[in-house]
Parts: sequence; structure tokens; C-alpha cells
Amino acid sequence: MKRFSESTVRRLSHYYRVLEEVHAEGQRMISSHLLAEREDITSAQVRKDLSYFGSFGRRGLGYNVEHLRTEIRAILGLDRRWRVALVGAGHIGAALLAYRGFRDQGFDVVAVFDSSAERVGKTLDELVVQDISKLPECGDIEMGVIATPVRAAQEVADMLVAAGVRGILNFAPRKLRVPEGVAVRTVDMTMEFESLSFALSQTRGKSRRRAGE
Amino acid sequence: MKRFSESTVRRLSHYYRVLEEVHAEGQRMISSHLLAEREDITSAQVRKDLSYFGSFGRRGLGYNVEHLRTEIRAILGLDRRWRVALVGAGHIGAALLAYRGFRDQGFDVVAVFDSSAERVGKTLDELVVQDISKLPECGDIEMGVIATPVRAAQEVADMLVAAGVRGILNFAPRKLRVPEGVAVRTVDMTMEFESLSFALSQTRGKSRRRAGE
DNA sequence: CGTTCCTTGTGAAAACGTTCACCTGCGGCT
DNA sequence: AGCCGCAGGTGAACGTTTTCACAAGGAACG
Ligand SMILES: NC(=O)c1ccc[n+]([C@@H]2O[C@H](COP(=O)([O-])OP(=O)(O)OC[C@H]3O[C@@H](n4cnc5c(N)ncnc54)[C@H](O)[C@@H]3O)[C@@H](O)[C@H]2O)c1
Ligand SMILES: NC(=O)c1ccc[n+]([C@@H]2O[C@H](COP(=O)([O-])OP(=O)(O)OC[C@H]3O[C@@H](n4cnc5c(N)ncnc54)[C@H](O)[C@@H]3O)[C@@H](O)[C@H]2O)c1
Repeated sequence: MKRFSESTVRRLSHYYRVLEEVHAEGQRMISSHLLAEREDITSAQVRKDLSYFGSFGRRGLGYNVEHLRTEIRAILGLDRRWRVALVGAGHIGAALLAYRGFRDQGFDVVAVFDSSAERVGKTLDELVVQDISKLPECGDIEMGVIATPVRAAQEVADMLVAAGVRGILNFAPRKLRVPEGVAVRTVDMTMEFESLSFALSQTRGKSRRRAGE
Repeated sequence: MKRFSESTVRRLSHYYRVLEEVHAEGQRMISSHLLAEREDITSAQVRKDLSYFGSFGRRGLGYNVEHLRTEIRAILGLDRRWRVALVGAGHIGAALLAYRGFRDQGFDVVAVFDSSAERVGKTLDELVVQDISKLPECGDIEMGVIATPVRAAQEVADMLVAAGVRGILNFAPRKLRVPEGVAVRTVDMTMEFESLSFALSQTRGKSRRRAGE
């Protein structure tokens, strides 16, 4: 089966977001140029990305907003709902639970687990926090979110995999070892800070260029 | 001035983290192979990455852990402290404030801003939440974190830039327009979910090679 | 001192991703 | 209808990143 680059998939998400906006504004058609403009992408890149998956546009006209939106939904797997388990009901976990954006895109957090006696049993955003030992029994879950301290992350990942999860969103700053067929995306905020720190260190002392937009 | 790829910088962060671990374990030397092993990188990649910045190893021996650690600290700009302003004292903002990891790496959140009357004046993690209108007056800040709703993100970015910030960590799912010389890193969790959703949709049924990243 | 076993640093090659350039198809206009 | 301008699709060119392969440096040891 063909593989698609991670960057292409990321950009599909961008396009999808732009399409949602444009759709809300009532636009019927959109050109690759306009689709590119809102984010920082060239029109050729847009066309190339979309061409990997099919021919969705019409020459001379551009893309039908509603149609392309539907197509990208299907490509990204957003034409269904996903059952997500959250492990670690701490600061990050609570913030994620409170966020409505995930549900809006089809990601339903249906179970929350923690190991701390203080948290287990409490209700958080309409979900009762369960003990982590109950994870294996929690039915049909497709994705897991790891929001535990780094030392527990690998163990939790193993449990999630054992429970049948094939996609993990990991907030612990650590590479997780998972079997083939399980996808992991790690969000590492410290690394983002370090990347900024590097960028700022590099430009230090450089002549201040005018703010050319 | 020479430019370095974003991926190289990311990996430097990885190496740095491994070095911290290995240092704590008391190891004196480490080979590129061992340095690579803990994350999912080849030893050639490690050597290539490091070679962009200098010759830090010794043939036949590997790298001195303490020395390489110091060098990478300097390269990433972690041999100093950074003053960070946080804008948006909501769910994500509160979670970030509570996190000690940033301070440990030299990132000090020294001011918190919000626009809501409910939040302004409250104390959060030893910092008094200030009204956003006070942002321009808040001394010497190098980085900003945007944890506001998406509709406020661009405006806040403009204010941060006006206040002299040259690095922005953005949690709002939106591309920010900033002048040249200002670095932005956007953490978009919905996009990560969508990336997982895509990966799972692709591998549906058939088991294929796609281990964790 | 020579041999052996490591491991780095780095050109060169390969793989990968992005941009270019152009052909084709479509609607509108005269 | 015929022409024009617009815009998608796509092979080829280009640039960047990763991998390969190996020469050279270094330590240990008899
Ligand atoms: N809070 C942040 O802003 C932030 C920033 C960057 C990275 N992170 C990372 O995110 C993760 C979570 O951070 P946080 O601030 O929410 O931490 P936290 O301490 O607030 O929450 C962690 C939760 O995980 C629970 N837990 C511990 N072991 C567990 C186990 N084995 N099974 C189930 N639950 C378990 C704890 O009881 C706690 O409720 C950490 O790995 C941290 O490094 C957090
Ligand atoms: N919470 C999550 O898990 C999560 C996940 C993904 C993305 N995000 C994004 O992160 C951002 C923050 O999310 P949140 O859940 O923390 O939201 P939140 O509503 O809890 O907090 C937002 C805060 O920003 C403040 N604010 C609004 N306008 C402001 C302005 N102009 N200046 C200063 N402060 C202002 C509000 O008063 C509020 O306190 C949003 O853009 C959201 O899309 C959050």
C-alpha cells in the first residue's frame, strides 16, 4: 500500500480547517491559490497534496468547497467517531477533557484513568475517573492519550496497546516503544521551547531587519 | 549565517535528553550508536547532526557525556534563562503554569495575562494574573505563550511582538502572522489527533509497518 | 612497534519533499 | 463557434535530508 508523507497529512488538516472557515463564510468554490494563501503554502503544493488522493477540482473553476471538505474528511478518517481513553487526570489531562474541540472533530473521550487514590472516583467533565487497573476491561477503544508523568508513560502505553488501542497521543517527553501497527504522536512542549531557544540564540546580534510582512 | 534544519534541532533536544539520563546514570562516555539507540535514530544521523556544529567526539572512544551535554546546552541556548510571558490563564495556561519542567530547562514564566475580569487579579502558581492591557508595560520578555481562544490569538501575537518578544509558542489552532525575526512554534493537538485518525484509517484491516514515531 | 578493534567525521549517493512549467479542460465573452 | 483567461493535474527539475561507506584517529596489548 502506498505511503503518504507526514507533511502531506498535516497540510490536509490545514486545508480542512480552511475549508471549514470558507464553508461557514458561504463560499461555494475555492482555488488552490486561495486555499494555500491562508496558511503558508504554495498553490502547487496544495494541488500536489490533493493529487495523491484523487482529482477533486475542476480546471478553470477550482475546488467545490463542500465536496473537497467531504473528501478530506474521508481521507483523514473524520467521517466517523473515534473512542478515546485518557490516562492521567492531572493538569494536562484535565485541560484536554475540558476542551470541546476534540469532540467537534469526532474524538470522544469515553473513559478516564488515573492511579492516584485522590483522583479515582472523582467526576471530571461528566466522566468518573477510574482506577488504571480497570483499563484492560474498558471495552472498545481505538485511541489513547497519555498524560501521566514520564516514568509511567511506557507502562501505560503497553496497557493501552494490550487493550487494543492502535493510536496514541503522548504528552510525556519520552519515546514510546510500541508494536508495529500502533501509531504514536508525541507532543513535547519542552522541545518546542528548546526549538525557540535555539532560533533566538541563532539570530542574536544579527542586524534587526525591518518587519517585512 | 548558516541555517540548520528543524529536524536537526529537534534531534539535538533528543540527544540532550538522553545525555541528561546517561549523565545521571554516571556514564562518562557514550557512542553515537548508544546515543541513537534510545530514540529512533541511526548513529550516522547522530554524527551528521553533531558535525554541523563541531567535532565533539573522539575516534575510537565516542563522546564525553559531560562535555557533549555542555556543548548542546550552548547550541540550544539553554546555558541561560529565558523570560516568558503567558497569555491566557485558562485550562491550558493553568496546566503550563503548574508544570515545573519548563523552569528546570531555563524557561521562567514571569508574567501571566488574561482579559477576563474573573481571572485578572487571581493568583496562579505564585503569579498574579494581570490584565492584558498591561502587557505592553511588562519589562523585558523574550518569549510568549499564547493560550487564548483562537479568535484572540493573532491580536495577542501582535501585542507580544510589539512588546519585544521574538519567540512565540502558540496553542491556538491557527497560523500566526509575525514579522521576520520572530519565531513561532504552534502546538496543534487537534492536528495530532487527525494525524492518528489518518494513520488508523490507512491501516484498517491489514497490518502494516508503521511503528511509533 | 605493529596489529587489532573501536568509533568518529564526512564526502558521495540515495531517498524524499517541494517547486516549476506546461498541458489540458472549463466557463465566459464577442 | 472561436478565442481568451483561469486553474487543476502532473512529470521533471530542483533542493534538502538521510543513509551509506570508508578513511583516519585512538587505545590496548603483546
Ligand atoms: N502540565 C504541562 O504543562 C506539561 C507540559 C509539558 C509536558 N507535560 C507532560 O505531561 C505529563 C503530565 O503532566 P501533568 O502536568 O498533567 O502532570 P500531573 O502530575 O498533573 O498529572 C499526572 C497524573 O497522572 C497520574 N498517574 C501517575 N501515574 C499513573 C499511572 N501509572 N497510571 C495512571 N495515571 C497515573 C497522576 O496521579 C496524576 O493525576 C507529564 O509527562 C509531563 O512531563 C506536561
Ligand atoms: N484545553 C485543551 O486541551 C486544548 C486543546 C487543543 C487546543 N487548545 C487551544 O488552546 C487555546 C486555549 O484553550 P483553553 O482550553 O485553555 O481555553 P480556555 O477558554 O480555558 O482559556 C482561554 C483563556 O484566554 C483568555 N482570553 C480570551 N481572550 C483573551 C485575550 N484577548 N487576551 C488575553 N486572554 C484572553 C480567557 O479569559 C481564558 O481565560 C485555545 O485556542 C484552544 O483552541 C486547547
